[in-house]
Amino acid sequence: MDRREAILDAALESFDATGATAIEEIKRRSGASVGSIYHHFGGVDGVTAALYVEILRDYQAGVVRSLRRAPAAEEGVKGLVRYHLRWVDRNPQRARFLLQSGAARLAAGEELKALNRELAGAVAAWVGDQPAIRPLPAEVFYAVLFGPAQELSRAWLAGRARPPRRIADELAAAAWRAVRG
Amino acid sequence: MDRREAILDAALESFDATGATAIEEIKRRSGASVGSIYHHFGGVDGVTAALYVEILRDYQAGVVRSLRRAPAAEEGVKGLVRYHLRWVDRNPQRARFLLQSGAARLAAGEELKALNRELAGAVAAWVGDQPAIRPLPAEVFYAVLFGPAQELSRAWLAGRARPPRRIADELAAAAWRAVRG
Amino acid sequence: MDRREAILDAALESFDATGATAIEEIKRRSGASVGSIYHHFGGVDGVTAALYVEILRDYQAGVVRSLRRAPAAEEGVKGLVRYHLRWVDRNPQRARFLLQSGAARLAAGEELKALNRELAGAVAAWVGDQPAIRPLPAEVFYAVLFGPAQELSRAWLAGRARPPRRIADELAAAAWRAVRG
Amino acid sequence: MDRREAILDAALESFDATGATAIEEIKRRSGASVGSIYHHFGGVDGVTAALYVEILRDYQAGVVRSLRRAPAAEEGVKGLVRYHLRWVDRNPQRARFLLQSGAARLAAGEELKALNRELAGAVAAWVGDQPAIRPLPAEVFYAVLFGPAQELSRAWLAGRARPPRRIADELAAAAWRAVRG
DNA sequence: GATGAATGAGCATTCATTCAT
DNA sequence: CATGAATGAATGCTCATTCAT
Repeated sequence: MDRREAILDAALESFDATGATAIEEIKRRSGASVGSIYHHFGGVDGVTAALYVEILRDYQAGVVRSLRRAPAAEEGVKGLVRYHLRWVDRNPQRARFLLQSGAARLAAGEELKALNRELAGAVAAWVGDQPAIRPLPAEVFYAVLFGPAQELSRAWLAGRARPPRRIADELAAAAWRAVRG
Repeated sequence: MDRREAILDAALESFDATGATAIEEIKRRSGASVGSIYHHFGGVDGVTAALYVEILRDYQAGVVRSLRRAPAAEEGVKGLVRYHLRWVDRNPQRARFLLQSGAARLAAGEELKALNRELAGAVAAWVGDQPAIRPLPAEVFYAVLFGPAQELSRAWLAGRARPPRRIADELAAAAWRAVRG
Repeated sequence: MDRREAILDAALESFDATGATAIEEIKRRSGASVGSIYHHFGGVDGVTAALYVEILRDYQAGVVRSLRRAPAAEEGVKGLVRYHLRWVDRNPQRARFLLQSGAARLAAGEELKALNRELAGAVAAWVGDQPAIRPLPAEVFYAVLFGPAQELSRAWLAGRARPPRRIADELAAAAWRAVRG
Repeated sequence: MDRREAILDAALESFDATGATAIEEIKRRSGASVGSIYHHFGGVDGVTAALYVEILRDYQAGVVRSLRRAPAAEEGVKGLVRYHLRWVDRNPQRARFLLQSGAARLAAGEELKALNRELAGAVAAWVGDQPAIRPLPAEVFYAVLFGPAQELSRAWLAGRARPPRRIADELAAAAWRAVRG
């Protein structure tokens, strides 16, 4: 296995198991030496930043794919909610990292902004073509669309709710009610 | 000012300024000695737990007040969303602590569960009396009601969105659309 | 023995023995814990800065005493050179630290400047009263007076010359020849 | 530019900018790979030793030239002081390295001793031909001659004095007063 | 001659906690 | 109730060096 990849995997596992990404733990789990970690990532922050970006990129790619597949408004909106919940359901470790590692988000910095800008553009373009969707400020649209799913994802990941896939239909329907014209 | 209160204030300010609640920082900001902090709270976790509970209690009291004031479904739902956003808007430091301090939430433990159970009961009782509200699984109802406001609160607290009060009406209306029968 | 003093002594010994002041070494030699060192000095730089200031203060106090004892120009100038060499001869560890620890000098910062200003004032006042001394820019006066002794001190401390006390008379006489009117 | 030379330049710049010669820094500034640096110099100590010797050789060559040009005692002595100050003034980075890099001096080892022996011989031969110069122990002669200039050079290089060229005449005159018969 | 991945000892620093006064 | 000295485990980081390609 590639060293870089092994280090990122180790960081994710470490975060999932201990809630933190101590270098000692990454070292132990990846088999890499301290120096090697620094060689590739420049430090612990570099590791978490790279991991954050990698995961976010994977998640966002699915959002874009989901939009491409859905020409109609209702199906598009419901599809986005379902994709979100399915992704969380299938990638609980990754989702937990994305939602709970504030430090990694911070470390991701500029690259994170760029990714978000790109996604925002793609979504805005799609929404612009859907007259059936109520015109809402972008931030409100996002919040109404993903907010409930996000809250439930957090609750599930923290062990406080049923698996998100069980309620995907309910949430998809509610999201559609909230944003349709 | 009371010593206990001074220590809690110092912990909140410390968290807001540095993202952490190191005892040295609490000491510096409160003027209390290390020993004194231990005397009153038994340790750092004790401080953050007490702070978490105090803040949550304050927030939840407002939710209950909001429900008491609102006999009608639509006004009740919209009122809850508005109260949430107003509270965050007026208590950004407290809100940030509640949303971002995972360690404190953990430390709050049993007391936190009790508070949440109590609130859940109050809300459930109120919803049970409102036939105009669509029957939804409790967790879905919460998520749809508060999820969007919560996401926007997070975004604002992280400096990524407009003040929540500006969009309170939009979100209140969307929440009502999502949960009405 | 006082902890603070023990730590400073350990730092000096460590520097003398290894050319550095690693915290591990200070710990070992002083018997203090890491935390204790930080409690008292805030870090390794704090230790070296405090040590530098303490030593410099001791050296400078002797310079001032030497001036007070010498009303006449020739005796005063020669006395300064002799005092310098005697101090180095009797405090080789301290002298080495003063001359070789660039990091400590840096860390001493403002306090160092204040000390030097004070001494400069005392010397300037004394020189101002001595018409037998050739009027020279202050920096040139210092350099001519102490420079040779300093170079020989460095050489001796590095093991490259005879003990400075052996040549004190020669250097004192040369200094007087260089600065008399 | 030659690789070897590029590495030495990078080491000097690195020392001047950061006070140290970390291999990573040398790599960055020279464009050479770690392996290449090892190939040419055998290690970091090899780089600094080579740099030290190169610089010292350059400085000493000027001293010898200065002596060859000066048959008379007074002119010779004053010329040496002036050359020293001029060289420092024109080569501040090199001078700083020579005066402040204790590690490099150590690494230079035997080669350094040989160079110093050679220069000492040349100077001794010249002084032996000058009856106008007071007979002094060699170390005292050196100290009196170069000590003041050296102290001022250190002060200037550390930002604590005027450029040495401004006071060259004063120091040259003082040196002559101190060593003439 | 050149490259860069990998290593691991060494080092400074943070931090919660204990306890004698 | 209050103080602050003392502890030591945990953690991130720097750096010279080795070596396969």
